[in-house]
Amino acid sequence: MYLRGVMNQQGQSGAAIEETLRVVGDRWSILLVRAGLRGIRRFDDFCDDLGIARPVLTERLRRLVKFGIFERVKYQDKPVRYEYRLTEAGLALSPALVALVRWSEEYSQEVSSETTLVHAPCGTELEQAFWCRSCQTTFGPHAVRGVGVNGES
Amino acid sequence: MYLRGVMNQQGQSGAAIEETLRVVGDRWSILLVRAGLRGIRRFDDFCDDLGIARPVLTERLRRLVKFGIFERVKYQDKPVRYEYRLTEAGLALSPALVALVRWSEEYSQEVSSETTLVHAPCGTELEQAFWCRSCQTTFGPHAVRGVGVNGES
DNA sequence: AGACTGAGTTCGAAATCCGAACTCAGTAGT
DNA sequence: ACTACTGAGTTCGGATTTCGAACTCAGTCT
Repeated sequence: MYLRGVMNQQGQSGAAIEETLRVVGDRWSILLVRAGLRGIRRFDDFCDDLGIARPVLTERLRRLVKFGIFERVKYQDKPVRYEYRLTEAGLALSPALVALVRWSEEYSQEVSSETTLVHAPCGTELEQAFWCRSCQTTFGPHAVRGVGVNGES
Repeated sequence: MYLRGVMNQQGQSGAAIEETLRVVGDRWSILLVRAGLRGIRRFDDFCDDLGIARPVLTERLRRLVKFGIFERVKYQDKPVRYEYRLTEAGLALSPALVALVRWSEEYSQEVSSETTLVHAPCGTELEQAFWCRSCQTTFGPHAVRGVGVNGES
Protein backbone atom coordinates (compact mmCIF):
# COMPACT_ATOMS: atom_id res chain seq x y z
CA MET A 1 0.00 0.00 0.00
CA TYR A 2 2.53 2.44 -1.10
CA LEU A 3 0.66 5.21 -2.76
CA ARG A 4 -0.99 7.14 -0.07
CA GLY A 5 -1.99 10.62 0.59
CA VAL A 6 -3.73 10.83 -2.66
CA MET A 7 -6.91 10.73 -0.81
CA ASN A 8 -10.35 11.32 -1.89
CA GLN A 9 -13.45 11.55 0.22
CA GLN A 10 -14.79 14.93 -0.80
CA GLY A 11 -12.63 17.95 -0.39
CA GLN A 12 -9.40 16.14 0.20
CA SER A 13 -6.34 16.16 -1.91
CA GLY A 14 -7.72 14.13 -4.76
CA ALA A 15 -9.49 17.17 -6.06
CA ALA A 16 -6.64 18.12 -8.34
CA ILE A 17 -6.43 14.84 -10.19
CA GLU A 18 -10.12 14.58 -10.38
CA GLU A 19 -10.23 17.90 -12.08
CA THR A 20 -7.36 16.89 -14.30
CA LEU A 21 -9.13 13.73 -15.30
CA ARG A 22 -12.20 15.72 -16.09
CA VAL A 23 -10.02 17.56 -18.60
CA VAL A 24 -7.76 14.90 -20.09
CA GLY A 25 -9.59 11.80 -18.90
CA ASP A 26 -11.35 10.82 -22.04
CA ARG A 27 -10.54 8.70 -25.00
CA TRP A 28 -9.17 11.54 -27.13
CA SER A 29 -7.33 14.16 -25.11
CA ILE A 30 -4.19 12.17 -24.45
CA LEU A 31 -4.17 11.09 -28.06
CA LEU A 32 -4.38 14.72 -29.07
CA VAL A 33 -1.38 15.51 -26.93
CA ARG A 34 0.49 12.66 -28.52
CA ALA A 35 -0.42 13.93 -31.96
CA GLY A 36 0.78 17.37 -30.87
CA LEU A 37 4.10 15.89 -29.87
CA ARG A 38 4.34 14.28 -33.26
CA GLY A 39 4.05 17.72 -34.78
CA ILE A 40 0.44 17.75 -35.79
CA ARG A 41 -1.14 21.16 -35.53
CA ARG A 42 -3.99 21.63 -37.93
CA PHE A 43 -7.60 20.75 -37.39
CA ASP A 44 -8.00 18.49 -40.38
CA ASP A 45 -4.75 16.72 -39.62
CA PHE A 46 -5.87 15.87 -36.09
CA CYS A 47 -9.08 14.72 -37.60
CA ASP A 48 -7.50 12.46 -40.19
CA ASP A 49 -4.79 11.19 -37.90
CA LEU A 50 -7.00 10.16 -35.03
CA GLY A 51 -10.22 9.49 -36.83
CA ILE A 52 -12.04 11.62 -34.32
CA ALA A 53 -15.42 13.03 -35.23
CA ARG A 54 -15.23 16.69 -36.13
CA PRO A 55 -17.71 18.05 -33.61
CA VAL A 56 -15.91 16.15 -30.88
CA LEU A 57 -12.55 17.45 -32.01
CA THR A 58 -13.90 20.98 -31.93
CA GLU A 59 -15.15 20.61 -28.41
CA ARG A 60 -12.07 18.78 -27.19
CA LEU A 61 -9.63 21.32 -28.59
CA ARG A 62 -11.64 24.13 -27.12
CA ARG A 63 -11.49 22.52 -23.73
CA LEU A 64 -7.79 21.78 -23.95
CA VAL A 65 -7.16 25.38 -24.94
CA LYS A 66 -9.27 26.57 -22.06
CA PHE A 67 -7.18 24.54 -19.67
CA GLY A 68 -3.93 25.72 -21.14
CA ILE A 69 -2.78 22.52 -22.76
CA PHE A 70 -2.99 23.72 -26.32
CA GLU A 71 -2.99 27.23 -27.69
CA ARG A 72 -4.82 28.41 -30.73
CA VAL A 73 -2.44 30.34 -32.93
CA LYS A 74 -3.19 32.24 -36.10
CA TYR A 75 -0.72 31.13 -38.70
CA GLN A 76 -2.08 32.85 -41.78
CA ASP A 77 -4.10 35.98 -42.52
CA LYS A 78 -5.44 35.91 -46.01
CA PRO A 79 -7.99 33.34 -45.24
CA VAL A 80 -7.53 33.55 -41.51
CA ARG A 81 -6.44 30.18 -40.22
CA TYR A 82 -5.60 28.86 -36.82
CA GLU A 83 -3.61 25.92 -35.65
CA TYR A 84 -3.18 24.28 -32.29
CA ARG A 85 0.12 24.06 -30.52
CA LEU A 86 1.07 22.39 -27.31
CA THR A 87 1.88 24.81 -24.53
CA GLU A 88 4.40 24.34 -21.77
CA ALA A 89 1.71 22.64 -19.71
CA GLY A 90 0.82 20.45 -22.65
CA LEU A 91 4.40 19.35 -23.07
CA ALA A 92 4.49 18.63 -19.39
CA LEU A 93 1.92 15.91 -19.94
CA SER A 94 4.46 13.87 -21.82
CA PRO A 95 5.61 11.92 -18.77
CA ALA A 96 2.07 10.68 -18.31
CA LEU A 97 1.84 9.90 -21.99
CA VAL A 98 5.12 8.05 -21.94
CA ALA A 99 4.05 6.07 -18.91
CA LEU A 100 0.92 5.03 -20.75
CA VAL A 101 2.83 4.12 -23.88
CA ARG A 102 5.20 2.03 -21.82
CA TRP A 103 2.35 0.33 -20.07
CA SER A 104 0.63 -0.33 -23.37
CA GLU A 105 3.71 -1.90 -24.81
CA GLU A 106 4.08 -4.18 -21.86
CA TYR A 107 0.55 -5.11 -20.98
CA SER A 108 -1.78 -4.35 -23.83
CA GLN A 109 -3.03 -7.27 -25.88
CA GLU A 110 -2.26 -5.35 -29.04
CA VAL A 111 0.93 -6.44 -30.66
CA SER A 112 2.06 -3.55 -32.77
CA SER A 113 4.54 -1.92 -30.50
CA GLU A 114 6.56 0.64 -32.18
CA THR A 115 7.98 3.30 -30.05
CA THR A 116 7.38 6.79 -31.06
CA LEU A 117 9.02 8.85 -28.35
CA VAL A 118 12.74 9.38 -28.32
CA HIS A 119 15.42 11.55 -26.82
CA ALA A 120 15.63 14.36 -29.36
CA PRO A 121 19.41 14.92 -29.43
CA CYS A 122 20.35 11.33 -30.05
CA GLY A 123 17.16 9.62 -31.19
CA THR A 124 17.39 6.87 -28.60
CA GLU A 125 14.23 5.37 -27.28
CA LEU A 126 13.61 7.00 -23.95
CA GLU A 127 12.94 5.49 -20.57
CA GLN A 128 11.24 6.93 -17.62
CA ALA A 129 12.37 7.34 -14.08
CA PHE A 130 11.77 9.29 -10.95
CA TRP A 131 14.45 11.68 -9.92
CA CYS A 132 15.42 12.63 -6.41
CA ARG A 133 17.07 15.98 -6.35
CA SER A 134 18.58 15.53 -2.94
CA CYS A 135 19.97 12.05 -3.52
CA GLN A 136 20.83 12.84 -7.15
CA THR A 137 19.55 9.45 -8.21
CA THR A 138 16.94 7.98 -10.43
CA PHE A 139 14.66 5.25 -9.22
CA GLY A 140 11.56 3.29 -10.13
CA PRO A 141 8.00 3.16 -8.82
CA HIS A 142 8.80 0.84 -5.92
CA ALA A 143 10.76 3.58 -4.17
CA VAL A 144 7.86 5.98 -4.31
CA ARG A 145 6.03 6.60 -1.11
CA GLY A 146 2.96 8.66 -0.63
CA VAL A 147 2.68 10.98 2.30
CA GLY A 148 -0.84 11.56 3.43
CA VAL A 149 -2.54 14.40 5.12
CA ASN A 150 -1.31 13.18 8.44
CA GLY A 151 2.08 12.22 7.17
CA GLU A 152 1.47 8.52 7.67
CA SER A 153 2.76 5.86 5.31
CA MET B 1 -7.07 4.41 -45.21
CA TYR B 2 -10.59 3.92 -43.97
CA LEU B 3 -9.73 1.75 -41.05
CA ARG B 4 -9.79 4.57 -38.63
CA GLY B 5 -10.22 4.61 -34.95
CA VAL B 6 -7.93 1.66 -34.60
CA MET B 7 -4.93 3.00 -36.32
CA ASN B 8 -3.77 6.38 -37.32
CA GLN B 9 -2.51 7.62 -40.60
CA GLN B 10 0.85 5.93 -40.50
CA GLY B 11 -0.72 2.52 -40.51
CA GLN B 12 -0.54 0.97 -37.14
CA SER B 13 1.76 3.15 -35.18
CA GLY B 14 -0.15 3.95 -32.07
CA ALA B 15 -2.50 1.03 -31.92
CA ALA B 16 -1.34 -0.08 -28.51
CA ILE B 17 -1.99 3.19 -26.74
CA GLU B 18 -5.18 3.66 -28.55
CA GLU B 19 -6.41 0.37 -27.25
CA THR B 20 -5.14 1.23 -23.80
CA LEU B 21 -6.98 4.50 -23.83
CA ARG B 22 -10.11 2.73 -24.86
CA VAL B 23 -9.73 0.78 -21.62
CA VAL B 24 -8.47 3.31 -19.09
CA GLY B 25 -9.18 6.50 -20.97
CA ASP B 26 -12.32 7.61 -19.26
CA ARG B 27 -13.09 9.70 -16.28
CA TRP B 28 -13.28 6.78 -13.84
CA SER B 29 -10.79 4.06 -14.65
CA ILE B 30 -7.69 5.86 -13.49
CA LEU B 31 -9.54 6.94 -10.38
CA LEU B 32 -10.46 3.32 -9.75
CA VAL B 33 -6.83 2.35 -10.01
CA ARG B 34 -5.94 5.08 -7.57
CA ALA B 35 -8.59 3.86 -5.19
CA GLY B 36 -7.21 0.35 -5.60
CA LEU B 37 -3.77 1.60 -4.68
CA ARG B 38 -5.25 3.19 -1.59
CA GLY B 39 -6.51 -0.22 -0.54
CA ILE B 40 -10.11 0.01 -1.60
CA ARG B 41 -11.51 -3.30 -2.75
CA ARG B 42 -15.22 -3.58 -2.24
CA PHE B 43 -17.92 -2.49 -4.60
CA ASP B 44 -19.73 -0.20 -2.23
CA ASP B 45 -16.49 1.38 -1.10
CA PHE B 46 -15.51 2.27 -4.63
CA CYS B 47 -18.97 3.61 -5.03
CA ASP B 48 -18.86 5.78 -1.93
CA ASP B 49 -15.31 6.91 -2.40
CA LEU B 50 -15.60 8.05 -5.98
CA GLY B 51 -19.24 8.91 -6.13
CA ILE B 52 -19.56 6.87 -9.29
CA ALA B 53 -22.98 5.63 -10.34
CA ARG B 54 -23.49 1.96 -9.60
CA PRO B 55 -24.30 0.76 -13.09
CA VAL B 56 -21.25 2.55 -14.40
CA LEU B 57 -19.08 1.06 -11.69
CA THR B 58 -20.34 -2.39 -12.56
CA GLU B 59 -19.51 -1.94 -16.19
CA ARG B 60 -16.16 -0.30 -15.54
CA LEU B 61 -14.95 -2.97 -13.14
CA ARG B 62 -16.01 -5.66 -15.52
CA ARG B 63 -14.00 -4.05 -18.25
CA LEU B 64 -10.95 -3.54 -16.08
CA VAL B 65 -11.14 -7.18 -15.02
CA LYS B 66 -11.44 -8.24 -18.61
CA PHE B 67 -8.28 -6.34 -19.46
CA GLY B 68 -6.38 -7.71 -16.52
CA ILE B 69 -6.09 -4.57 -14.43
CA PHE B 70 -8.26 -5.76 -11.58
CA GLU B 71 -9.17 -9.26 -10.55
CA ARG B 72 -12.43 -10.33 -8.98
CA VAL B 73 -11.72 -12.40 -5.92
CA LYS B 74 -14.16 -14.27 -3.72
CA TYR B 75 -13.41 -13.31 -0.16
CA GLN B 76 -16.31 -14.97 1.63
CA ASP B 77 -18.57 -17.95 1.06
CA LYS B 78 -21.61 -17.81 3.29
CA PRO B 79 -23.16 -15.05 1.37
CA VAL B 80 -20.81 -15.28 -1.51
CA ARG B 81 -19.00 -12.01 -1.89
CA TYR B 82 -16.39 -10.74 -4.28
CA GLU B 83 -13.92 -7.92 -4.12
CA TYR B 84 -11.67 -6.31 -6.68
CA ARG B 85 -7.92 -6.29 -6.39
CA LEU B 86 -5.31 -4.68 -8.56
CA THR B 87 -3.25 -7.15 -10.53
CA GLU B 88 0.39 -6.78 -11.44
CA ALA B 89 -0.64 -4.96 -14.58
CA GLY B 90 -2.87 -2.69 -12.53
CA LEU B 91 -0.02 -1.82 -10.20
CA ALA B 92 2.10 -1.11 -13.22
CA LEU B 93 -0.18 1.78 -14.05
CA SER B 94 1.13 3.70 -11.09
CA PRO B 95 3.83 5.55 -13.01
CA ALA B 96 1.13 6.97 -15.24
CA LEU B 97 -0.95 7.82 -12.23
CA VAL B 98 1.98 9.48 -10.55
CA ALA B 99 2.73 11.50 -13.65
CA LEU B 100 -0.84 12.71 -13.70
CA VAL B 101 -0.79 13.58 -10.03
CA ARG B 102 2.41 15.53 -10.52
CA TRP B 103 0.98 17.34 -13.48
CA SER B 104 -2.17 18.13 -11.57
CA GLU B 105 -0.21 19.56 -8.70
CA GLU B 106 1.76 21.77 -10.98
CA TYR B 107 -0.69 22.85 -13.62
CA SER B 108 -4.23 22.30 -12.44
CA GLN B 109 -6.19 25.35 -11.43
CA GLU B 110 -7.32 23.54 -8.32
CA VAL B 111 -5.47 24.80 -5.33
CA SER B 112 -5.49 21.80 -3.06
CA SER B 113 -1.83 21.22 -3.30
CA GLU B 114 -0.53 19.01 -0.69
CA THR B 115 2.37 17.20 -1.93
CA THR B 116 2.12 13.61 -1.48
CA LEU B 117 4.70 11.73 -3.42
CA VAL B 118 8.21 11.36 -2.17
CA HIS B 119 11.33 9.32 -2.62
CA ALA B 120 10.89 6.63 0.02
CA PRO B 121 14.47 6.40 1.35
CA CYS B 122 14.98 10.09 1.97
CA GLY B 123 11.51 11.60 1.96
CA THR B 124 12.34 14.20 -0.66
CA GLU B 125 9.63 15.25 -2.99
CA LEU B 126 10.18 13.37 -6.19
CA GLU B 127 10.49 14.55 -9.71
CA GLN B 128 9.93 12.66 -12.83
CA ALA B 129 12.42 12.56 -15.64
CA PHE B 130 13.23 10.77 -18.82
CA TRP B 131 16.32 8.74 -19.03
CA CYS B 132 18.40 8.16 -22.11
CA ARG B 133 20.28 4.95 -21.83
CA SER B 134 22.72 5.79 -24.56
CA CYS B 135 23.54 9.31 -23.35
CA GLN B 136 23.32 8.30 -19.71
CA THR B 137 21.47 11.47 -18.87
CA THR B 138 18.14 12.53 -17.55
CA PHE B 139 16.17 15.19 -19.31
CA GLY B 140 12.83 16.94 -19.35
CA PRO B 141 9.92 17.02 -21.75
CA HIS B 142 11.54 19.53 -24.09
CA ALA B 143 14.01 16.99 -25.29
CA VAL B 144 11.32 14.49 -26.16
CA ARG B 145 10.57 14.11 -29.79
CA GLY B 146 7.88 12.04 -31.37
CA VAL B 147 8.91 9.85 -34.25
CA GLY B 148 6.50 8.51 -36.81
CA VAL B 149 6.82 5.37 -38.81
CA ASN B 150 9.13 6.92 -41.33
CA GLY B 151 11.35 8.43 -38.73
CA GLU B 152 10.43 11.98 -39.62
CA SER B 153 9.94 14.60 -36.96
C1' DA C 1 -17.19 30.79 -63.10
C1' DG C 2 -16.29 26.53 -60.81
C1' DA C 3 -13.56 23.66 -57.92
C1' DC C 4 -10.91 23.48 -53.84
C1' DT C 5 -9.14 24.36 -48.82
C1' DG C 6 -9.23 24.68 -43.91
C1' DA C 7 -11.82 25.19 -39.98
C1' DG C 8 -15.31 24.60 -38.34
C1' DT C 9 -21.20 23.98 -37.46
C1' DT C 10 -25.68 21.53 -37.84
C1' DC C 11 -28.33 17.48 -37.93
C1' DG C 12 -30.67 13.25 -36.17
C1' DA C 13 -29.51 8.60 -34.61
C1' DA C 14 -26.98 5.72 -31.34
C1' DA C 15 -24.44 4.96 -27.30
C1' DT C 16 -23.34 6.43 -22.33
C1' DC C 17 -24.18 8.39 -18.13
C1' DC C 18 -26.81 9.41 -14.23
C1' DG C 19 -29.69 8.82 -9.61
C1' DA C 20 -33.07 6.31 -7.46
C1' DA C 21 -35.28 2.31 -6.56
C1' DC C 22 -35.27 -2.58 -6.74
C1' DT C 23 -33.38 -7.61 -6.25
C1' DC C 24 -31.36 -11.46 -4.03
C1' DA C 25 -28.91 -14.35 -0.57
C1' DG C 26 -27.63 -14.56 3.73
C1' DT C 27 -27.07 -12.65 8.69
C1' DA C 28 -28.34 -10.46 13.12
C1' DG C 29 -31.49 -8.87 16.49
C1' DT C 30 -35.86 -9.43 19.17
C1' DA D 1 -40.67 -15.90 12.89
C1' DC D 2 -40.50 -11.30 11.70
C1' DT D 3 -37.97 -7.48 10.78
C1' DA D 4 -33.98 -4.95 9.59
C1' DC D 5 -29.64 -4.90 7.48
C1' DT D 6 -25.54 -5.97 4.23
C1' DG D 7 -23.04 -6.32 -0.04
C1' DA D 8 -23.15 -6.71 -4.75
C1' DG D 9 -25.18 -5.92 -7.98
C1' DT D 10 -29.65 -4.94 -11.79
C1' DT D 11 -33.51 -2.21 -13.75
C1' DC D 12 -35.62 1.94 -14.93
C1' DG D 13 -36.38 6.36 -17.49
C1' DG D 14 -34.36 10.55 -18.54
C1' DA D 15 -30.30 13.59 -19.53
C1' DT D 16 -25.88 14.00 -21.76
C1' DT D 17 -22.26 12.63 -25.19
C1' DT D 18 -20.80 10.68 -29.18
C1' DC D 19 -21.06 9.63 -33.75
C1' DG D 20 -20.89 10.14 -39.25
C1' DA D 21 -22.41 12.72 -42.87
C1' DA D 22 -23.53 16.76 -44.84
C1' DC D 23 -23.36 21.67 -44.77
C1' DT D 24 -21.22 26.56 -44.22
C1' DC D 25 -18.17 30.26 -45.01
C1' DA D 26 -14.15 33.03 -46.48
C1' DG D 27 -10.76 33.06 -49.46
C1' DT D 28 -7.79 31.01 -53.31
C1' DC D 29 -6.54 28.68 -57.58
C1' DT D 30 -7.21 27.61 -62.69
